[in-house]
Order: sequence, then structure tokens, then C-alpha cells
Amino acid sequence: MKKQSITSLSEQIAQTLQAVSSPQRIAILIAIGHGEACVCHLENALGWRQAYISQHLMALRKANILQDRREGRYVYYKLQNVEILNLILDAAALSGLPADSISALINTRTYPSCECPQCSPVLIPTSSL
Amino acid sequence: MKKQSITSLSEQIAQTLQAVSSPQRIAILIAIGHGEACVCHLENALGWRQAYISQHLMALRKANILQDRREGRYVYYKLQNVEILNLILDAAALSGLPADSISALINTRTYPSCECPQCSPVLIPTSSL
DNA sequence: ACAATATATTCAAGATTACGAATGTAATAT
DNA sequence: ATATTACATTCGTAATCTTGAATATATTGT
Repeated sequence: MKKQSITSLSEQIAQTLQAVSSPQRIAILIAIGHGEACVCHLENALGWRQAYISQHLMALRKANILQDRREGRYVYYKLQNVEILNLILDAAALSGLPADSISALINTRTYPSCECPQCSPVLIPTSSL
Repeated sequence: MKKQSITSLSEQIAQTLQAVSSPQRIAILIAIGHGEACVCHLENALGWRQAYISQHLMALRKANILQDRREGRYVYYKLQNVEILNLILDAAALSGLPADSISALINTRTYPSCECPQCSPVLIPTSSL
């Protein structure tokens, strides 16, 4: 294990943080939460266009924050490391947001084997978007 | 306390994260650590030009991550909330960095009443930069 | 009042990122 | 083979961020 400079360590940390520091990607991570989601779930949950979501998913994949798994024509995404949710919660706290304003929204269900797009109830009530 | 949408919550969180997600600002936060530092301390510790540091300090101040206090011609900066260091450590862990690679660098001393720029020993050994 | 020191702000050019549009690819169904 | 569905990638422009240079402000000393 090499000794690294502050500069290079900071760069590595910043890379991870940059990937998360976008409202859209935070919303995606919250929508995935502890579960596993295919793109169409996210389309429904967030109400955005598919290509747009895919672009953000790509950024999160590149940063090793998400992992993907293909099953038939569906691709399922889940968090590489659930600790990322704590990071988001910590950031929320540092932003002065009440403790449960975010945690209440984090998806806790493992999504059902997908029969999308009518994939069971909407995860995040559209009224809260 | 109003009920907020995921979108607006994510935006608030992203604002905080964006402020931290720059290698330079992470280095600054590590250099300040649990202590209090004036700009010239940071100039010495990081080896950057004053105006450059000041610009990043401004960004961190605007995001309510740093607080400043003027004493004579010196302005001292410290963390608004030390929890930000845990966030950085968490991000380091998520980036695959060994647990103590960062924590070992975090400044733990309260800087001496400044007689800058010969302000006592260098905080971060230049060899590590 | 003037000079010197410590820090802050403004400005602009270049670099990076965001996002829509279009297109590409992989898997399944017919 | 072709069509369809689910998802990914590329590309171009607009917006944002970075960073150096110049300048401004605040405080202290003379």
C-alpha cells in the first residue's frame, strides 16, 4: 500500500463526492435505497425520460457507486455499498435538514421481480416530487 | 416544518455536497480539521496562492461549512460542524481508501494565536503534498 | 494621512459538466 | 429475419465551474 499525497487522496475522495453531488443522482440513490431497481422503475418513480436516467446511472456506475446486473431485457441497479446512504443522510444533516426528512423516503423494499412498467405501487408518491 | 419534495431536498443536499466535492476544498477542510486556521496558515500548509485559497474559503463559507472570525488583520476559519470530517472520511472509505489514510492527516491541533507566517510547525508536511 | 499586511472580490478565458436529441445495442417475441 | 422492448451511448450546445490576474477592502503601524 503506497503512501499517497493529500492532493491525490483529496482527488480520489472528490471523484466519489462529485458523482453524488447532483440532485438527480441523489434522488436516484434514494429511490434505489436498499432495494434493487430496473431503469423503468426509476422512470416511474422519478418521472424522467429514460435516456436522462441512464446517463446519471452511467455516472454512478463509473464512480463505483452502483452495480448493475442484467436479467433478460431488464437491468437491475443496486448500491455497491449501502454506506452511501449514510453519507447522504449526513450531508442532509449538515444541510440543516431534519433527521427523518430523507430517511423516510429511502426505499426499503427489494423491488419485486419486475413485470414493469406496472411494477407494483409507486415507490415515491408523485405528490412528494 | 414544511413537507418538502424529494427534488428540493435533493437540491439542498447536493448544494452541500457540491461545496465539498473539490479536491482543493477537501484539502482545506483536512488542513483546518479540528482546529482554527487563518489564511496564511493555509497558504503555508497547502502552498497555494492567497487569492486562490480565499476563493475556495468563500465557497465553503457560502455553503455554511466554514465559519470565520476576524481578529485584527487575521481571519480565522473553523468548521461550522465537525461532522463534515466524518463525511469526508466516509467518502474516503467509499472511494476504497484505507481507513486511516485520511484521518492521520486531519489537523487536530488548535492553531496557536497566530504570529504568521512563521506560525509554528507546518501542519501538513510538504512532503505529503 | 500613508504604507504595509492580511484577506476578499471581481473579471474573463478556458475547462468541465448538464441535458436534450438522436441513435445504437441487447434480449425477447413473432 | 424482423419487430419490439429495455436500456446505453454519442453528440452538440448551453450553462456552470475553475483559476489566474488584477483590484479592492480592512486593519494596524508610523
